[in-house]
Amino acid sequence: MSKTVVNLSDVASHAGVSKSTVSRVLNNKLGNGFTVRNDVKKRILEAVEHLNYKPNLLAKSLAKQRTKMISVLGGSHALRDLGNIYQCVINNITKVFNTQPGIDIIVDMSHHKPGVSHLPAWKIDGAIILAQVNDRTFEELNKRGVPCVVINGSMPDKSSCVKPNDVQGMKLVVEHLTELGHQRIAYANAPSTRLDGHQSVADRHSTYLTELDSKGLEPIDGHDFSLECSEKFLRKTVVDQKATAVIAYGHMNALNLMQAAHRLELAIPNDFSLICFCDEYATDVMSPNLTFVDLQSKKMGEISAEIMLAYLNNRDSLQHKNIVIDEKLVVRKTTAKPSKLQRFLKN
Amino acid sequence: MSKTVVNLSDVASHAGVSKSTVSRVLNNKLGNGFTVRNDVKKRILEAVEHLNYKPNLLAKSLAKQRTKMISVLGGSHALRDLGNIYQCVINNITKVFNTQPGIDIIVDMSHHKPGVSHLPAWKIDGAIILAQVNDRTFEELNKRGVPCVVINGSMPDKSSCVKPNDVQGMKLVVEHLTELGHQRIAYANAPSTRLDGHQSVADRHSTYLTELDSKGLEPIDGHDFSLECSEKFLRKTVVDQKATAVIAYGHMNALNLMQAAHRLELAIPNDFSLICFCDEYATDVMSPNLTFVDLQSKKMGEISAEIMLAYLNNRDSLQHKNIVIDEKLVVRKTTAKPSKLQRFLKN
DNA sequence: TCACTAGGTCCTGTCAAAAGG
DNA sequence: CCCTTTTGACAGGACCTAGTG
Repeated sequence: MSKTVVNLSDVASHAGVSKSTVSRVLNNKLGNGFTVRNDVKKRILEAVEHLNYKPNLLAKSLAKQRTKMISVLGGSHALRDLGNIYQCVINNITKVFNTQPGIDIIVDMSHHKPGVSHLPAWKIDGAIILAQVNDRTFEELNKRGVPCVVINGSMPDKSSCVKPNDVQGMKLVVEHLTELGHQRIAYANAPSTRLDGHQSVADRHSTYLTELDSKGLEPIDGHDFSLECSEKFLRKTVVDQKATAVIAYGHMNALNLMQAAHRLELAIPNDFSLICFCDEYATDVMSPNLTFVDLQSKKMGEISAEIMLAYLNNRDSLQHKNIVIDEKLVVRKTTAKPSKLQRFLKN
Repeated sequence: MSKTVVNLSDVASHAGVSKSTVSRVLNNKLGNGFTVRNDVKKRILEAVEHLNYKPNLLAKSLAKQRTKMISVLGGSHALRDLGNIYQCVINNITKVFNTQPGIDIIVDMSHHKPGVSHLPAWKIDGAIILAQVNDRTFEELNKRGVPCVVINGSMPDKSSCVKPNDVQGMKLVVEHLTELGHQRIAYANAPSTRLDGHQSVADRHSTYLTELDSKGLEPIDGHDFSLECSEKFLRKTVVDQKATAVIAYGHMNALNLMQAAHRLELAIPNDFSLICFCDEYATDVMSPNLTFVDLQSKKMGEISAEIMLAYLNNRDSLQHKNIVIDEKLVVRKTTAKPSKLQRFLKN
């Protein structure tokens, strides 16, 4: 096992200089008072190449008291659902950090138990939180003074927050449907397996109600239950209550509704229009015809990463930002004017 | 931020003993040749409590030459596809490691560039590879002597491997369909965006051919192209060539085929039977009626984690295991006997 | 043998100081 | 004594082997 790992002094002796010189060259500390002759520099770099030297990050962190490690917390619950937006968020976080050499980004996947801190045993220089972590973990982050960015969650006085504007998104949806002529609009709420108390759930639901109300429309019964059986839901809303449009909380709901519709021999958008909240990638892969509201997960990832970079670059001025990203309507083929049949049936 | 971090010698001087004594007491190294008087032990524990001492894990790992960090590599490509089996695999890996306190498991999400090692800069005690990593990274792992487990990929002489038995799985599929009476069986291959050269792609395809051949059946044209347009595929196989059953590479294919079928007004399983390879969770969430072959991703995750634990516990005997897990047929509602109409049309 | 401790080890970063011209 | 280039010693925190009274 423990074959000798190449370390700084190996490189130094191989290049015929001292450890400190190697260290200074590798860390680009030249310029402010320090200089190296070109041939020495070249010799050192060759030795590094030849021995395949990789600095030991443990020792480095121990010495510098900084790790340049960013931990993404909450992966185990945020990535549990199939094809949810966090996957796209993480991809774009890493994309940004990949332009910044030397910063490592790790995703924590531990199953969070209530009342136990789930920070890595390591010192981390920053944390990006997907939706939420338990109280104990968040408390510990603050005690350690780790700068945080919360994505799609809320902790404004202790961290920066980046989240989608679900209120505005739902307004877009209702606007779109009413412009098409829909008056009986149902809402398929999140299934109960969703994160409890997630703000998106509350925002979308309450805005559904207020927007309908502001247009003088009645909500369709069924909006305030979590969606468990899509077939039952469609029978209740579209068949019994003559809803002509259904708004789905997320794309998994939409997908299940589409399949249930086929079983019930309801055609989309002929018998009812369907629209949901999700990101572009998900619809492209799973159901390219779906009309949806883009939650801008790409942008959320990018912006969070940039805020974190700002934190890292000047650690003293930890000014928290609270960013709300407008959502975007993407019209495809599952929404249309209510058909004559529907309009006829309704009367 | 607090300048003074409490360290071992703070505790030592506060308790009036040496650092080593504190260390041994805290690490429970008593017993084999080492003892402490009870009152000293008590004083030390009180000092720890009083100063709120937390051992610095960086220093600890540096000294012990072990980090207790397991890295899951390949997350960026393996988790890219929606709802593929790796998500379930990772969940079950972490589930196993959570029973072992002190082990951290992190998922690498960096975007892999060819020819560049993508190992984290810090030392890791083990690596679990999802499907594959680039050659350079794997080479580096071996050079560093990091024990590896490859999931759903192949590297038998340099690591342990855990993979599903795709040959046996495809045999189950063909057996199931022929028993139902199908004779014209099409195969919807993986889309080109899939990992190139993935063994599952080759295994499923070649077994499709050999199994049909052994039963005296002809393959249906279209099996050897990657699936790009589901509608075109169904028109070619089911409509033109009168296939009565379609085997899909994965559940995303199956999902797209189902939607295309609805657009073409083909009913499942009346007009054709549909079956795919995937895991249970995916079908439950996305399409609960689908007949499928369970790739046992849960088992794959658990077994990989257990092999890794064995590696960690006795580091010297790194004996590589090669585990192939039998797949399981789960019959639901998308496969049935070919309908009379189909049988009539065929003649 | 008991009860404990000194000092080296892991590896890198930094700074005062020295060498060479 | 100055300037450029390089170095040695130590910090950082915990672990562990060898050793003391």
